Amino acid sequence: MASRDSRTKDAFYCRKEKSLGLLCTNFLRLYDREGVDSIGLDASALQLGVERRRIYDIVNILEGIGVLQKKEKNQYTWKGYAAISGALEVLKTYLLLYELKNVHKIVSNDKEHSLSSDSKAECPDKCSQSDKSEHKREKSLGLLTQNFVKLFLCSEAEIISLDGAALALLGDSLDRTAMRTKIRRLYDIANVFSSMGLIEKVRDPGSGKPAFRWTSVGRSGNGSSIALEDKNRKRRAFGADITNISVKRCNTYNALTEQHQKCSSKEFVFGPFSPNVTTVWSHETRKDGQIQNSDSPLCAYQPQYSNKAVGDLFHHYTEAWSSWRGEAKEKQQIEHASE
DNA sequence: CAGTCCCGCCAATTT
DNA sequence: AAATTGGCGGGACTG
Repeated sequence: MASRDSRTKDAFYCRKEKSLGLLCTNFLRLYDREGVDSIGLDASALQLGVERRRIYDIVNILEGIGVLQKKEKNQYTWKGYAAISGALEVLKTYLLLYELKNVHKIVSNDKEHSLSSDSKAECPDKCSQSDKSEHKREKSLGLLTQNFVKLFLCSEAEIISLDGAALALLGDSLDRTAMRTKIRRLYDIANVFSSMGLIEKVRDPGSGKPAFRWTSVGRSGNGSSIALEDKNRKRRAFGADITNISVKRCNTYNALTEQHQKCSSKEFVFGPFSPNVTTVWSHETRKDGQIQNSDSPLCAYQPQYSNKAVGDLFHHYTEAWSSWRGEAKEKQQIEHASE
């Protein structure tokens, strides 16, 4: 490329300007507008003046949140911020379903091990071909992104440190190297999430160490208007009421189906049945019952997953959820008082 | 020094 | 074989 130099670390080098977060902001700003539908990676890299590699980072993370969806080689479809709530619902749904699964295992006194753990020294030669692609998916930034979000969805701790997240997402691997790598990735994700205003860096009251908190962007009372730089761009519709969730299936989240989802860790354990469900954005959204547009904003083309059993199961959990919520609320208030 | 996290090598996948 | 994707982690940058 005869483009600008890139490694001449002149005196005018500013690391901040090269951050993934800023890149993400620019990326979003570039596409969050009327008429945008398709996104070409080449064009993006060119527009933003960055290496293609970086675009992959952005794109993979955003896809995990539903903002984008891969259409074909080199091409993504812009779904917008509005798709986030839908994606989160899906994630939440899976979380619920898998919690149950784990409950069974736990009840039946099963050792059961972590979620999405990697476990490299596993099956020496037992890895079937089909598991190969799955294995890769396991390490993907996209999946990590979703699991990271899940941590916020299910953990009682509203404050999560990357170390804690890495620990939780890593199973019991005490592998320093793996840990470091995982944390590097989490930083990437945290940066784009921060730039989108989804999370916010805070100080852990106790340890004083840095951590992140899922912001109550959107509804939820007085939203901390951290949102996007250009605030009232598009109106994000967080505040999906669980009662509205319809169990649907989407390829994007298929991988989750294959994994044991359980959020266990030393720091923020959350028993499958413990009332630790924090409700960041889910709550009686009756305030402005505009919430959902009749149908799913996500995977509209996907076939319905009409499984009665799942439906019932889900209904059951929906109630349990709201029940827990009450308790969780109390807890929160107590904590709130100490601020 | 402890957090951060940019950068790009190069392996895995797709075309 | 060529082009895409995208793990991964060395080590530079911050505060």
